[in-house]
Amino acid sequence: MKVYNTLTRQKEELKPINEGEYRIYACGPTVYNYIHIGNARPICVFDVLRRYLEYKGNKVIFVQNFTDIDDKIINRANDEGVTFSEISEKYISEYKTDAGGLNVREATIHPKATENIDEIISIIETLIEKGFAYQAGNDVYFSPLKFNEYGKLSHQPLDDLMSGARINVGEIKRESMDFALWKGSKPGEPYWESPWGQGRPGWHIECSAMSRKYLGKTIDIHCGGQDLVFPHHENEIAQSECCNGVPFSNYWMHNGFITVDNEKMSKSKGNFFTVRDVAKQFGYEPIRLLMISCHYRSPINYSYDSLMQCKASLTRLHTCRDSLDFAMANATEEGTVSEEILKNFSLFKNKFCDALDDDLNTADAIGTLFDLVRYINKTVLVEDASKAALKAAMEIFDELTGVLGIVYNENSDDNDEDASEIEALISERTAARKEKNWAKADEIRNKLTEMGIVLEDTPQGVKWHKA
RNA sequence: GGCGUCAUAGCCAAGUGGUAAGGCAGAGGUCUGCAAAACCUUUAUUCCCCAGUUCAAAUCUGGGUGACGCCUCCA
Repeated sequence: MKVYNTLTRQKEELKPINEGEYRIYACGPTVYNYIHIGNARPICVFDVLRRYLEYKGNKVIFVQNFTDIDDKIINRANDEGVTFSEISEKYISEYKTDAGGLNVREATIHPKATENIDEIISIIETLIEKGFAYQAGNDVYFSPLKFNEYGKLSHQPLDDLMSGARINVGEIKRESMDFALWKGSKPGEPYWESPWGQGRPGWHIECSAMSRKYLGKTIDIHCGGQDLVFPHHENEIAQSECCNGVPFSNYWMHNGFITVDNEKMSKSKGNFFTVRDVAKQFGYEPIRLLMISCHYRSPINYSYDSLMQCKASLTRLHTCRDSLDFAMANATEEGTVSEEILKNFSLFKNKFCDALDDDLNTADAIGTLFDLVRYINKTVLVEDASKAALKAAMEIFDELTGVLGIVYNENSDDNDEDASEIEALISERTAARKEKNWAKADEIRNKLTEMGIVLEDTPQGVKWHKA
């Protein structure tokens, strides 16, 4: 598999440190609000990466942190008159609801910054000892000027970075581009004890600490949104490599943005939509498909139309899968799968993998998935609907959609009372149709339509599904 | 100013040297009591513009035009 590495700016063959095992760190959300559509992109994209690596037989240790202490969390807690941890715990829980809805598997480990203060302090101590960091008042700052590889990820000349840096009010650092590793606490703020007094960790240091603690000094892949390249990831590299003396991560993968009217969706611009709100309108599944419907490094413009198109595409996929189930329930012949069908399935599978092998080309892979659907619809479901062929079709369909994490049932809480009522109405309609009482049959169908039920008359009987 | 990305049908979107995937929407047809679904046919002589390289370019080079991102908290 080849992957575009931000560090080298080219596609490289992905080779893990230990054969058959990938250690991946993904920067997770700062939990002070519901996640928005833009936040959903890396979550979905790198979930596909993880699924694919596992599908290829690798072990994946996937670590995604929660930044659960931060100015924004403290501000929000103050606004609402609650503790910072009440805010962070609430939004971690809400995050998990949304991630689950998007069919994103839980990380192997979901560490929290506040649970790793010891590790953070230990790294800061080493950085001070080695002369890369210094204490100023109750703060500790890192000096990028001491690290001659600073800027290697963002490929920015140091001079340019310096000219853009600022010193905020209350900061007492030596150079404008120095960044905080530890912030002394102001009265009333949450704090932890440290060699430099009471305070809390800076933003960048937590990822260096948690990555090292759970994955080791050098990891395989570090991923996140493009806007994290600078300064966040650049700073992580500086901290970790200065502290540990070895490369921090071999590969860096960054996803592109979600835009609205062609402008980046961000909290500061206020042009964002929360996943929760969009899911209420369209469901979670179309959001996931939208996130992987084009290459992960390209921008995606969010719009009503694009979501509706994803929803329609998904209907085609679900219809195919439902038809397989329905055909299986009505199949009588055991049969065997023809060589021809097996050969074609194998071709689809190879094409699908080729696409993902090329820097996770999910758009191309989805194209192949639809080719498979057409083939199943016209060949397996029509020409050779033996149990063996249907089973083989289900397997490959589930295999490929499973890698992408699409075509899943969001609401498996269908209640049986509804179902039995629907079945009763359908039988009534079937009886009417036998008597060629079309008026009555259509009346019942309209009633079901109002209930959100779509009927399909097939030679094997009546299929129904929710609209 | 520095660094970088992108421009493919009505819409979304692959393809990066060999003659334009796939999805949505539209049109016609098959099937059906009618629908729905499915299937078949159809919808870009052409890939922002101009030059160049080549037997061959959407793909490479140069120059335009337009859009966007990072350089400051952000996925």
